[in-house]
Amino acid sequence: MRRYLNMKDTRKNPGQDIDGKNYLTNIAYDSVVFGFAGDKLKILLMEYHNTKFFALPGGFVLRKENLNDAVRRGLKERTGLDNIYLEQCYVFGDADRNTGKEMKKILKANGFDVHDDHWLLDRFISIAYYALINYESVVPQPDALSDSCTWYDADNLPELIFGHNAIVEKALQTLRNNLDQRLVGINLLPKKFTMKDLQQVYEAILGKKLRRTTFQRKMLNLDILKRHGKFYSGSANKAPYLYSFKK
Amino acid sequence: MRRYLNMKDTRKNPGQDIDGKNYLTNIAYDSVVFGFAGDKLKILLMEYHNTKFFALPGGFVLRKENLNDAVRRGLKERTGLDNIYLEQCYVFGDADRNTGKEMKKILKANGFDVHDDHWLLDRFISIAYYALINYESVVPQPDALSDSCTWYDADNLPELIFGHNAIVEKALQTLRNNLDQRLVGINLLPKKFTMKDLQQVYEAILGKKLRRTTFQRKMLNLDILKRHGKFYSGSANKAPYLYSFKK
DNA sequence: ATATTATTGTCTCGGTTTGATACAATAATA
DNA sequence: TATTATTGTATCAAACCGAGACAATAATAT
Repeated sequence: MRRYLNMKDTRKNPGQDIDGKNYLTNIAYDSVVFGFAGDKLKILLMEYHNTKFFALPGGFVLRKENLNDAVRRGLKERTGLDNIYLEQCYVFGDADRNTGKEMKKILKANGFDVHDDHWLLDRFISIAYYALINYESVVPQPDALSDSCTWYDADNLPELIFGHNAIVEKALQTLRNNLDQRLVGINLLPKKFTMKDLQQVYEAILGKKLRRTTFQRKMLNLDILKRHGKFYSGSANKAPYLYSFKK
Repeated sequence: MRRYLNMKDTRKNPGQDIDGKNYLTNIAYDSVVFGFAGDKLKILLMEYHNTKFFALPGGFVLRKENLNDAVRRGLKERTGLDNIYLEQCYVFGDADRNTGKEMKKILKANGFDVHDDHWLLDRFISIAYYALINYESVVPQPDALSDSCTWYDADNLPELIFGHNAIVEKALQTLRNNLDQRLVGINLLPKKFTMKDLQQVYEAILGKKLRRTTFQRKMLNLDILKRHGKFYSGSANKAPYLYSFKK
C-alpha cells in the first residue's frame, strides 16, 4: 500500500489531504511488478524513509478515474512506461488487515503527524495487480515518502508490511496459471532472446527446472517464434539462435 | 448490484440509511450464482418491483466485515446455504459504470425518493464473484425491493441493468478456465450422479458437445470418482452406474 | 419367451504429445 | 588440431486423445 505521491501537487499528498476527498475511500491497489534479469525473477519494492519498511508500490483511485487507469498512472510514475502488461490478481478484503499502525509510523517518519481518524489509517480493501515489464528498459523511481524503488529477487524478498508478502504469493500463483495461455515471455524479455533465456523465464516463474529438449521442441511447435541470426556470446561453445515473438 | 435488504432492520435499508455509514463507501459486490438442472446451466437473477429491471444479486460490505464474509452473508439470505463454493472473478472499476440512473428508478418504485447526492447513486467499484450451488437444495428468496429471485438459463438471459451482462460473461470465462483444475462438478451436482450428468455439466459450461467415450475415459482415469450401484431410470436401455466424488 | 431399441461401458486403432536419451554440430580455447 | 561446453535435432517408448466399433443390458413390443 505504498502510495504514489507528487510533492508538487499537495492534493495528492496523503498527509495534507485531510479528508482524502480526492480519492475513493477505503479502496487501494497494490501492484506486483515482475521483471527478469540474469536467471532471476525480480519484483519492484519501495523502501520508506527512516523506517526499514518495505512494501509493494500501490496507490489510490481518483474519484473520476477508472480503476485500471489509476494503476497505470502509478506504474508510469515508478517506471516511466506507458503500455504495461497488467492483470488483476485478487482482492484482499479482510477487515483486520490492520495497515493503520504501520501507515502512521511512515507518515510520522516523513513529518506528518496525523490524527487517529485520518483517512489513511482507516480500513482499506486492496485490489492486487501484477505487471510484467522489460527489466532493462526501466530505471525505477522512488516517490516523496520513500528512499528507493528497486528490484529484489522474487525468491528472496525481505519481509513486507501491510501483509504484502501474501499479495506477492498470490500474484506468483496467478502468473503461473497464466503462463501457458498468455505468452508471458513476450513482456519480460527483450525483443530478441535465446531459447535458453525463454526457458529461464519459465523456470523462474514455475520455480522448477524444465527439460531442455522438451521445452525447445514445445516452443518451436507452438509456431509463435521467429528465428533470426546467431548470438555469439564469446563463450567456447555453439552459438544459439536468437528468436523474437511473431506479431 | 441488487442489494440484500432486510426490512426489519432499517440500518440495512439503503433508502433510509442516508449517509450509508454502515457500509464501506464506493464498494459493492455482485455474485453470479450458477446452478445446473436438466441439461442447462442456470443463473440466479433478481427482478425489481414495478420496473422490469433484472440484475445479479449483490450487496455492500459492512465497516467491520470481511469482503468474503459480506458475499457469503448475501448468498445465505438468497439461498439459505452456508458453505457455498465461492470464487472471486474480476473487479469492475470503470468510472462511467453509471448505475445511478437505474438505481434511482428502483428506489422511487419502492417509495424512496432520494436526493441526487445519496450514497447509493454515487460511483461504485464492483467486485464480482461466482458461486456454484446444488440447484435442488435451494429455494431462492427475493428481498424487500424485489419481486423475485429465480433461476434463468445461462444461455438465454434477459438484458440486465448495471452492466451485469458483462459480469456474467466474465464469470463464465473464469468458470471455463477453472473447469479442469477445480472439479467444478462436485459443487453443481447432487452427491450421486451418472456419467451423463457430469458430462452435461461440462458441456453446459463449455458451451459445446463433448465426445462421450473420450469424456468417460478421461474422468475414470482421473481416479476421482467412486462407483456405486446402478441407476434404473425406467427407460428401455442399459442402466448407468451412479458415481460420487472421492473425498 | 423372444425380438427390438436406446443407452451404456469398454476396447481398439491411428495420430499426436511428452519424457528421456543419444548424438552430431559448433564457437572459442588450449 | 584436439578439447570442452552448449545447442539443435533425432529417436524411442509411454501416455493421451479423437474416432469408431461392439457387446451388454433395461424396458417395451411382439
